[in-house]
Amino acid sequence: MKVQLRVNMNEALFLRNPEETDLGKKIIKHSILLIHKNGFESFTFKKLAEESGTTEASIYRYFENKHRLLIYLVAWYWSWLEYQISFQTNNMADPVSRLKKVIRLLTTTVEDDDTTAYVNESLLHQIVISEGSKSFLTKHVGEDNKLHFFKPYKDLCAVIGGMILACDPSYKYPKSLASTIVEMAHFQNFFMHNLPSLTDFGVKKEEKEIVAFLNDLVFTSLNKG
Amino acid sequence: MKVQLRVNMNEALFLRNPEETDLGKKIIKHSILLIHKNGFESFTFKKLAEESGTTEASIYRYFENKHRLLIYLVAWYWSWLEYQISFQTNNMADPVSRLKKVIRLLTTTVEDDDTTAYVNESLLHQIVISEGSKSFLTKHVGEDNKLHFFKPYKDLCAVIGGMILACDPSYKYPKSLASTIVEMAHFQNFFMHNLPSLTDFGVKKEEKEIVAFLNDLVFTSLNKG
DNA sequence: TTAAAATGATAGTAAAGCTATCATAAATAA
DNA sequence: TTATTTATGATAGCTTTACTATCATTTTAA
Repeated sequence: MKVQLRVNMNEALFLRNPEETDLGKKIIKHSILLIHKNGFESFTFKKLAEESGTTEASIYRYFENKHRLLIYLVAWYWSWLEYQISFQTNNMADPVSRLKKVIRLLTTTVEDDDTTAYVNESLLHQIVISEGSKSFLTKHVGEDNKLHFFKPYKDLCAVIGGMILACDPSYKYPKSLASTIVEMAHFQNFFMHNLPSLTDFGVKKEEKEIVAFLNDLVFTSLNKG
Repeated sequence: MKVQLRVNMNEALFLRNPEETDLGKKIIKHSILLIHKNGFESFTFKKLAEESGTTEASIYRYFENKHRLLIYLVAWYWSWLEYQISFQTNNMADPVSRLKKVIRLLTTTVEDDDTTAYVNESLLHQIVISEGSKSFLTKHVGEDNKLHFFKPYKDLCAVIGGMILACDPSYKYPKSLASTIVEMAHFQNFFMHNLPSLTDFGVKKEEKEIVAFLNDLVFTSLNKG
């Protein structure tokens, strides 16, 4: 059985839906390759046009600017990950195992998902680690938020917050703990690889150490170690 | 008694030391005002020159580019904060009270410090919250790290890591917990004001709620609630 | 008081970040 | 099938950003 997974994106994020045309899919595909390779700062629509075999003008027909494209990619990732989480924790009865599974899914390297042909989830995961925060750390975060650009991220955190309460209904900070888990899953990864003295994982540099740290952090808070 | 505080900065961060000239101090002062007002993305040396009453060329004599200036400001802030912490926790015998004090200093609004004439610490604190991560979330983080640009941040985290161990010598993740505290002190603040559904502080929006969350997070982990 | 250093004034260049126009190709509706 | 809308390509151009260079002038230090 071959299924094709399609992520429903906020229409305000694009001018023309990139999922509906060959060119649009090429733009998404090569934007991931290019941002992963050179970073978001040196990423331009001109370079993307060359890589995608099209013109700058054509890219502007899909996305207003490169920041919107970044938000699109990050939002796509969070939507996809929420789906992965719901799929992989489906029917898990024990809330503690379920939350542990989520921490593992958030923290460990993502394999490329063949059900989404033009998105390399593994590279996108690394982009979200290094560039994801830039999608909201702007002066226009308020307006972007009004347009619901961060809904996938907020939905995911809400789901995790619910799982936290399922483990400990009396816990007072489920939302903040959820956003802490998500942010730290990524920041500790970035630090481990780039500023290792900020972590306790500098020697082995293994993701499962981050998982152990987050498990310890979360489940001592929830009194369910 | 009037003391003047001077932060010793890494010489590789600038071409000419801004602390040694009137123009240099003006550049620092107005860069803080301008980045605070319009954000780092729309901040340019041309605008900064106009605000500082000088020319673009003169600014380039102090800083190679605007990213270096951002790193300078952020590094200055962490150095200054580490000094504040050492000053304000000096002679505190109890490691738990000391760590709690540090969490409060990290999290709550900073008052402008008159011993540093041309730096508005309160505005700089807000810049570090919204723009600080951009100083290291780049493709050249490795080279910048080799030049020790992030030493003040790492030193501060190391100090906090030591305080964590003083509370609980058997705790396994002092460095990661330290960087988690520092990052979350800022991210939860940013979320509270801009994406409040990611926190549990959206109603009252008070910094002391973040302090309470971090205290809970840290001291349940350290078994010293 | 003279030389060195810092700043100002001005110019210029390459690239980034767009917008506009028109021709052509492909899809679709009449 | 033909007409027509729609998508893309090709090209041009404009403003701003991010620098670099030069030379005159002012300030400072020996």
